[in-house]
Amino acid sequence: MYELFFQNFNKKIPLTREEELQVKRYLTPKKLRKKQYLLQEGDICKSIAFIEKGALKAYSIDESGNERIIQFGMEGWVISDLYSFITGEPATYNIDAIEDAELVLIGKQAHEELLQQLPKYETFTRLNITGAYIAMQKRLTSILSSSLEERYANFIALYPDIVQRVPQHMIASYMGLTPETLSRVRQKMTRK
Amino acid sequence: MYELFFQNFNKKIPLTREEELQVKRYLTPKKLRKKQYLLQEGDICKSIAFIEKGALKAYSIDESGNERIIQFGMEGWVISDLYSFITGEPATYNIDAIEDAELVLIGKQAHEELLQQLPKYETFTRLNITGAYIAMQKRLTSILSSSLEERYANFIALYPDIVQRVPQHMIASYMGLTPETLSRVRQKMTRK
DNA sequence: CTATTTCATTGACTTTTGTCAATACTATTT
DNA sequence: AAATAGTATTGACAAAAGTCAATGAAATAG
Repeated sequence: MYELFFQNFNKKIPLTREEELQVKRYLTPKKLRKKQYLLQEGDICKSIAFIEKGALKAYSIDESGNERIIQFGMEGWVISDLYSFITGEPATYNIDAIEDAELVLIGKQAHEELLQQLPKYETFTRLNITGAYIAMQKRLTSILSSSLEERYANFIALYPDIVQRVPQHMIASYMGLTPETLSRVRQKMTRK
Repeated sequence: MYELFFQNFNKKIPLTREEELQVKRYLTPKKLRKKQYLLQEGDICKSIAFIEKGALKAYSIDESGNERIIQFGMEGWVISDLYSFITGEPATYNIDAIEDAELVLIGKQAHEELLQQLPKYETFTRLNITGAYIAMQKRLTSILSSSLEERYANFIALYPDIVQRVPQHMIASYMGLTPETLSRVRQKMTRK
């Protein structure tokens, strides 16, 4: 249990056996079935979820009732409504499972105590958020300056596993497109 | 000198006088005139810049040669090509001054030593990047799910100072629009 | 195994946004 | 003061993306 979590942690910052046990005391496992919610808009986000297995999505609902996927989460990724988690304000995103999933939860209090007690945990957190920031900035840059073909090709190159495991209309939503438009982009690309 | 920098730092994490002096030794002041580069695409980004005064923009150039503004930086903000700074790879962004600016630079080595030496600096860094992440996520959500009118109204509400100080075509670029389209969005809004 | 929901594609049409060109106004430079 | 560069707006038209509807295929549930 928590194999992938500690594998990731140790890859960034090696922990002693004792430190692992110390961290482990703050973790809670959670399983989700496909389509189950981890978080619903309006609720307070009380934990950060590390994904051991499965796939999730974080999304908001626009005025026409369409899902707008803000983030996918696959094995080894972290998913959360960080805004709600940090501020204690109601969540603006929904998070649910695209596939049956196994999660490792870190509650808010656990998170704060770990930050206090274990400098390596703060470093781990800092590195994670920095990586997430850089990735999101690349995504934003690509939205602002690339053609749809380039963006989709880029998505495939970056996340081949997501392309395999997730329906295309969700990728369209992640890209800010309708499913029809993504279908046409693909058609155009395969004709080349 | 460095007033705003330490004001911000202390607001997040109070420093003792000694700690302030310790941090100060790692800082370098820098002035930029309007239109001067802080960083050019292809160079290695060797420092993070805290803005004491003035306005800057970080942008990439798309295939048609247009600026795509990925970030504005005003007083109290931090600006950098974090990807290049962290990895040591060539920068993908240009950063230049929209107005004459006064900066506080933290070089890469200074950054790393401070992280080692002063836990409060790591916490400061973590809080900064977390805030930047949340802000960028909101921007992305707004791009994915809101109309242009809503996005522009939101921008005005969030950054009234930028609207005052920066030409509209730059705001258009930041929003991923042509200047003409933003002009028409504004026209539509004022007619209401 | 069958029925049903989900998914991807395609076509016809509409709406949105971009492109190009012209104009006018402002700020800056010489 | 005149010349220049930068800025915002508007119009006519083109291109891109969305909408709606129909179809068929694949996945899932009963």
